[in-house]
Amino acid sequence: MKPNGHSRPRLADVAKLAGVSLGSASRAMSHPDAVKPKTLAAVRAAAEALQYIPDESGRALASRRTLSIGVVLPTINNPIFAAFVHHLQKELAAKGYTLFVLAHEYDRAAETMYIERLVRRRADGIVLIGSDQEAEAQNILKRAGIPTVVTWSVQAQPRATDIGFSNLDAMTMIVEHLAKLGHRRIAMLSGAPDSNERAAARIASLREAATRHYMTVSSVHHVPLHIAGGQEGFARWQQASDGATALVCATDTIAAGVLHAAALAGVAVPAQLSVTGFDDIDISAILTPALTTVRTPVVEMARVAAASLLATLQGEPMPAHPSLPVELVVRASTGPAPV
Amino acid sequence: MKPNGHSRPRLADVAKLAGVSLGSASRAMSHPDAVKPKTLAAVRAAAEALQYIPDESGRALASRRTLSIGVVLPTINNPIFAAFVHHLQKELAAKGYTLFVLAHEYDRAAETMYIERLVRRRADGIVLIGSDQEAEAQNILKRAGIPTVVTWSVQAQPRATDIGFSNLDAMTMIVEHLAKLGHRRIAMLSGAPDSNERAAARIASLREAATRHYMTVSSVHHVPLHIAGGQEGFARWQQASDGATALVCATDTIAAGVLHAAALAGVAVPAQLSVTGFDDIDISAILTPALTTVRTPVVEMARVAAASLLATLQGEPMPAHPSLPVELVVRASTGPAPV
DNA sequence: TTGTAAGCGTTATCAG
DNA sequence: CTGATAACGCTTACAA
Repeated sequence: MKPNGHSRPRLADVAKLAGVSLGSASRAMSHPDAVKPKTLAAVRAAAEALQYIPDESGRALASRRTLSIGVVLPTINNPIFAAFVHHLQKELAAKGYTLFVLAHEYDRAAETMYIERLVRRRADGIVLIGSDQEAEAQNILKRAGIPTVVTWSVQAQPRATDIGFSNLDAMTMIVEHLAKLGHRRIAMLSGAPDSNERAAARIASLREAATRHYMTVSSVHHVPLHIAGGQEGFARWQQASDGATALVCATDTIAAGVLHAAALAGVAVPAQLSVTGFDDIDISAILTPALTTVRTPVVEMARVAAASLLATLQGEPMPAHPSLPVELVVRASTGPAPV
Repeated sequence: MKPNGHSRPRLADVAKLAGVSLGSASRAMSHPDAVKPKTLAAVRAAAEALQYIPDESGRALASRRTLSIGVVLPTINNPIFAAFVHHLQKELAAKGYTLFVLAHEYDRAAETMYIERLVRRRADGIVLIGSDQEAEAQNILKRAGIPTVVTWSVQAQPRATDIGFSNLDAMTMIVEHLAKLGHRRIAMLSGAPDSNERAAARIASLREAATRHYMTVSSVHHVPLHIAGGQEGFARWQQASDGATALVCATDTIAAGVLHAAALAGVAVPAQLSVTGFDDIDISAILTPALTTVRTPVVEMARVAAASLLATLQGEPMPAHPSLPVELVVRASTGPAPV
């Protein structure tokens, strides 16, 4: 039936049926305005007749563009990253790119492996979360020369092209808010700083902001970044009995767990304890009590990352990215410090 | 510097340095035990020396395998699908496959376009959510002959290879639970059934289960499948004043919104109104009150989908998939019907 | 504007 | 087990 065996029709088949050369058929498909209208019509008709679907592997090899972009992130099982992927995919898909999603679950070696995988796949662009990849990953990336953009940048001196926001600004907002409410001793629940740049930055930022406002950070507990981690963290903090009147959480997921654990333990929030989050994910507004948190610019980071990557693929240099704004969202989980 | 201009080293360069033919180099890389140890060592050393990273586009074209699998889903901005992608990615990545994620946001035309995109990219396998794709999509898939697996299947007579669970079983559990608590009139909040097979199945299932238990479904409201949709739905239901004593929600995200809206409206749950969800996402256990829901087998669907797809790629026929079990999770959002 | 032909980087076939 | 050589399906100079 098909001009060749029974595999799906190739461009050569289309060309033959249209009565033009392979080259013209290719041009008709990819550069419609580089051929005569008549040729274009013939090729299109033939393609339609054969229900031709181009094979991107051939195209990718010949043109050296895969039309795919990869994102390597910690985990998609955290609403903030899911939201990021959501928006990233949306932006990229609109421009014809397909998104590879690779989650390393906070395993550095896996992250390196995934980055290498994207290089092998010849992804046109790569989106990274943070800049604390292994040296080997950095080398691979440099040698491959694939346009790469770092998001959630936390560096004090980030490369101008990195995309991020100021964790210090965010923590300062939280600290000032708590200070106004009369809190003097605060404790923190965060992710493990050694395997997570962002956790480290948030701890350091809280410390710095607290110092500036003459507040004491009575204890810092490292917990997994999910609801259960928050529950666990609350228990650990309680045992510490460090006299803190507010619990600053490095992510909303942790805070959500804390709120639940506090309720179970009979600790009234915010009457006896104020709790703050970080990210402002969807559920934060409907927790009980609603969570005071700082909104992180996820949507903007996704948009900017996509836009800059695409611009780079058009030959433009990677633009510099100013730090994106964060915003304090005051809700019901914070209140005056108990006396 | 590099044997060829300055693009990255190719396998030919490795072969030359190792003093073997291109063919042997290829075999050494892909079928290590098909070459003499000495050859293998020479090639590996050369590859190492050149920091050779294979190019998958070439491999894909020649071997007709891309080592990539695509998942086309409604949206990743719903925790249940995010969890699905999470597990799917995990399973596939472990076997060397990379996952393309395409979200159509409940747009059928977009879904078809994405499916075609995966065919063009020559994905080795495709994972679909539901079986209500456009006819064109089905054709494309059939002609392409790419192993495809349907998850979240809701058909009464599903293809044996489809993966899913019984919405009727789930709704029956909910109805029986509510019946025992004395409820007789229940209302439902669900997604729009015309653009969403699962929403339709859940509505029909609730109706059937209710009928069997001599219960009345007093009203059904269609809302977007997220928290805000639930809030909106609660308001609409209140206006209907249909006398229902329980609100059955088609997803936990909707139920979460309802719980919040009810609290704001001063409606006590479960004293004045019982609320049920569907899925058992992470947050459901920590909502106030904790949500009674039915646990949907997301992890299992992801595992089975991955396993079956991979098996098929090994040449085995796609296995039949028995319906996966659901489980009622009783928490605090349901209680005796008010008198 | 078109056809011809040479790649793109790998695998696969087939003698040796 | 190895080496030559022909694909794989498409793009892209280059000439006409």
